[in-house]
Amino acid sequence: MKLKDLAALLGLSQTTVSRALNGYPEVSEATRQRVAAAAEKHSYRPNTRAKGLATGRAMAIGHVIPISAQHEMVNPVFGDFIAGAGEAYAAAGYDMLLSLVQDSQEERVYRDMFAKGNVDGIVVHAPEMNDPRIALLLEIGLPFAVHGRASDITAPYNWLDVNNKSAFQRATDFLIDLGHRRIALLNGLETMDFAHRRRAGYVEALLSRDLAVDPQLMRSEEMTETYGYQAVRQMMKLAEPPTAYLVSSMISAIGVRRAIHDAGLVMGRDISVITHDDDLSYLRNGDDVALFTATRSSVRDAGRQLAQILIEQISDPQQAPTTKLLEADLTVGRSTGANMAGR
Amino acid sequence: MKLKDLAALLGLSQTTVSRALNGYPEVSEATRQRVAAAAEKHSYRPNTRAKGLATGRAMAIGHVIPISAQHEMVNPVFGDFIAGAGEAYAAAGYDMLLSLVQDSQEERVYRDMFAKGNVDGIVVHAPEMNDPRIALLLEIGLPFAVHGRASDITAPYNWLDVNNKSAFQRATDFLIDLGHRRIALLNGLETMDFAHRRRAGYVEALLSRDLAVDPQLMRSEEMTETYGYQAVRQMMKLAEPPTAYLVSSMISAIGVRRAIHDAGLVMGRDISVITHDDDLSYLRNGDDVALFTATRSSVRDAGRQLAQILIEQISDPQQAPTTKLLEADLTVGRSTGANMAGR
DNA sequence: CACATCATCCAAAGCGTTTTGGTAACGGAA
DNA sequence: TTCCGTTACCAAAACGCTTTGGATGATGTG
Repeated sequence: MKLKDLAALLGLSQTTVSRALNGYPEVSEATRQRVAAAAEKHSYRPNTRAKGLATGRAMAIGHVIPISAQHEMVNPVFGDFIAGAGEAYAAAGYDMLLSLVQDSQEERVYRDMFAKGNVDGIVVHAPEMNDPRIALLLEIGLPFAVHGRASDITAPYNWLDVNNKSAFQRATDFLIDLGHRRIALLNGLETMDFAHRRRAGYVEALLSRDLAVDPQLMRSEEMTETYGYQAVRQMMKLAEPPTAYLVSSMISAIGVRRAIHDAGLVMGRDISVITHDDDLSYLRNGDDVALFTATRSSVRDAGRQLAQILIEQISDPQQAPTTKLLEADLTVGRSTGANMAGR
Repeated sequence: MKLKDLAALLGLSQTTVSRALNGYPEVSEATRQRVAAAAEKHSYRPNTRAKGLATGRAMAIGHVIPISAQHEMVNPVFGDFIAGAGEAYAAAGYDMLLSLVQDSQEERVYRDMFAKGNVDGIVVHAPEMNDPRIALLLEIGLPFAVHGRASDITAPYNWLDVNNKSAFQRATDFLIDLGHRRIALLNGLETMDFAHRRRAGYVEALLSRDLAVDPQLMRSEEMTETYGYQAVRQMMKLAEPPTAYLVSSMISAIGVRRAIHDAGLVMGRDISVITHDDDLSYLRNGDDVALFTATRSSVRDAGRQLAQILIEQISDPQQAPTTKLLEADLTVGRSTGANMAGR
């Protein structure tokens, strides 16, 4: 069923039917009703490609997910983020176009998306410190919004980020208050902007309490379960092993917990752990009592909000960029305790 | 840069330029080169919507991801599956369109996708026993491929599945051989087809060895970490608690491990655990030695293969449906051991 | 009563491609 | 020479929608 058929059926012109369906005023209320009823009855849906061609809008938003070349890892956070964004798109009538792309190909993909015109905007995932994608998108003039920020880029653009620095600063402070002096940081890849900020928060907390920053206690890798496990195993062998760990993701924290158990120690008593918790749907942080002490921020909610920001930018391109900084909750669970050795 | 501009630039007609770029024979090799060079130089990319309108093909494939209404859970497997499928699409020039949808809205979404014509085919995720979506898609005639199967549907359609039944049967056999008699099954939601098959394999193994099937030892829920934890806590309180657990996902198995530890027991010595392992990129099953004994099948690879199947179906609609049954590996790790109590 | 205004509708152009149905030039065969 | 097949190109239609620029008749106004 196409517009022409529907119009013929109703004895009206395509113009009038189109206008009736799109809410233009030049149509009598009576015919509008009649058209709506017929459209409903024959379940008419305008062809996306034709509509897009005529209007110049794709009604779709692109997500380019970078796949790390070495580990081929898909960020576990991605599913929940997409779920949040998807809600916003569904409500606004947008489709979501996904591209998973090797880092090397990214520029080409962005340029192609623009040239082929199959998206009205783009969500940038996992920005690095001085991410070339942002300059690129600003240059080609395709609306976009970033999940996170790129520290080194001063030009304004839409972003939504968790205050990673303050979150990790508070977490570190919390551990210091508990008497910990040897605190390890199991960070994500510090080429990523968020990881860089987290480290900054950690370092600043240590320095402001006159504690040494020991490179032996700092790791930066992709946040897998085995990463957490291995890092703890190795750090335990140090002359002065850490009494507390600050971990960048629940997945790695699970590996940390495993290593602690394997060593015959008890998490929260012998060794303290704080993790960042993205509030993933399949990995809730305990039920009644939080399992881990954690800095928590819902990535799903972030997806919802960022999509909203981008949609608004697209519908009003003159609008100045929106930025939003979310504060993470610091919830105290059973994985932290006073440092007895330090007493 | 549009076709018209490029043609004008070259002093050729749109027809010739279009043909040159699309590899039609009615163009001299010399001009083909010239056109290709100019297109490259000005980085011309045909507009997707216009091309789609002219050809009638969307060059896009839809993935409809159901969001479970109660828990709002996003299956953690989803990211890696999509990554695999994305590779196949990128290679074949297809885009991937994603819709996350509440179960109730599913039918509408499928019908709309067809009517709006913005996909050439659909990948069906997480099929249930007698999934209405399959009948629906067969009815409307939109090419599709299913990740999994729907037991109750006899009509032929494209699918790719892991042999869940044999995998769980072998795993159960393995535990019985180790001397276990009280084996618990922590299954996924048994409205899902895969979970149903896993249970069938488990039951069949028990019966063929003359062991009782105890409903107290069987659970069926969404596969979260806390589900695994809670289930074990509760089953441990039984008069005759299980000595082994068969778990449907790594995530839940992690919860199982936590419960075992919390009880002061050692996994692999006091209690055995076998889990299904989808080989997720951020959750590898140990490194040198497998952490869990597991039935393993790469969901990423499944994504890649299923996408390929769908692409072939689309390019040759006459073709009979393809079906592919993958056997899972049974890798022995450190989470299983002989049942001492039984000796 | 003549004229402007308004409400309601329509024919046709346009969006950027592909594809249909040609034409012109050339070489070779009869 | 004439005719035919082939090669290399082109103008215009088509895809299904929106939007421009009227047209028509009814209504109000001076």
